[in-house]
Amino acid sequence: MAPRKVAAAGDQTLREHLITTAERLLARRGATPTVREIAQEAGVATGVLYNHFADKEDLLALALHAHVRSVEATLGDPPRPGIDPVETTLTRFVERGLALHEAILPAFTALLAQPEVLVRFRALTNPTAGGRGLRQELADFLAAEQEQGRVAADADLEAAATMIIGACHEVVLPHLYGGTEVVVPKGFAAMVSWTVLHGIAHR
Amino acid sequence: MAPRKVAAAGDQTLREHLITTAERLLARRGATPTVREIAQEAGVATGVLYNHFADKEDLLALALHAHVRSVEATLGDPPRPGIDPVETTLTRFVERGLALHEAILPAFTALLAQPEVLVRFRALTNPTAGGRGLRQELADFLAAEQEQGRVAADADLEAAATMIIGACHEVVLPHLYGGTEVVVPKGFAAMVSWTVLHGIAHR
DNA sequence: TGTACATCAGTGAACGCGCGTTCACTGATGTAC
DNA sequence: TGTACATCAGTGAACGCGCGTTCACTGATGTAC
Repeated sequence: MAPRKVAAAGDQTLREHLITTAERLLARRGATPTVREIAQEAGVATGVLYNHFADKEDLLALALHAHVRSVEATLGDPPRPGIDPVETTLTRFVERGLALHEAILPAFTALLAQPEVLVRFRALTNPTAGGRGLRQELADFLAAEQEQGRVAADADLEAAATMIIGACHEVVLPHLYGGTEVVVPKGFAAMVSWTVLHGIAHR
Repeated sequence: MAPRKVAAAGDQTLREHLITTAERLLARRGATPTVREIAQEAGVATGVLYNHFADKEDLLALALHAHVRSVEATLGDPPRPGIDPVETTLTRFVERGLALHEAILPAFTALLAQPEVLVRFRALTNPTAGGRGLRQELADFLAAEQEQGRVAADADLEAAATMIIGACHEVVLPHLYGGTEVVVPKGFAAMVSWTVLHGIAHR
């Protein structure tokens, strides 16, 4: 009943402070931070991590979850269906997807080496789109547009959503494999949007 | 000038035998094999690796390269443009892409933890499509069809190729993150092909 | 108000483990005579 | 043909390092009197 003053700054608990610190280190490109790195960056002794988390995996899974949520929060609300032309809104969805993946993939990539972290991460709720995930959020949007007759009734929305989110991945992934800077081709979002709406077959 | 009889079976040199062994271990899901595991599986002492390769990274980069090439070899030649209907051929391209990514992504994923391996891997020639890479192979195919007037003249083939390869990634990736079996939705290749050709806009 | 004590979050040196790598040694093979 | 020797690919115990984790200890804080 007499806790020593915690090292955490502001009104965060030490537990929150540790998650935030791990999240920040995770977001920096490169490998998974070590417990010593996290503790040093947080300004505490390494042992303190084990007073607040079961083990390293526990802390990193929570840090990854917090990371995805905070990246999504910077994107603002998703565009709503039925207002702007489908192509305009769809372009915005692609831009959101690109931004999200560009921001979170480095952390995922670093953690792929630690399958146990991903197992624990999956046990938490999906941090994006209110638990639905980005792909479903997009599929739901397309379904709403379809109901308003602005998307073809016989279109396969699952395939379309997969292609769009996949294109976002595709732009980001090779740069992670190769270790180079992510460069999104100019006008990429608009071209994806146009292509998925109108197709490429000879007309 | 009097080499001891090598442990390698058949007509492979010991060097080739080691690469093949590392490739096999890499293809199994899970983490990167250790030098001890590779040596044991190859039936030699651990030290022998350093008689044939600069270090572990060197061996693994070569193993990854060999892995991609041998997976691609099992796919057979890519379909040729101008023969079957575009949709049929495109479907086959998607099936090829899915099969390739499903087979090679586990190895890439395991190695993402070792950036140095990927740096050395990139220094080798691109193992797919005669050095072009799958995405370019597909873009080249679309360009050939476009020249024959079977793909719209104003279509953005780069965007289309990115979306198609991206869709293949998208189907495979989440299962790797989650550690579950890869399940390709029934008719997925055909639906992607149809969607990219005709679009989803209200007609 | 002042003093002695109990609590327990935080501390960090030390432990155990697995890894990549090294290098003195082994022994099968080719060569010299 | 037979014997002594030289070569060097292969061997594997040992080394050094970095890591996650532990736990006896510290000392600031609240409580009892």
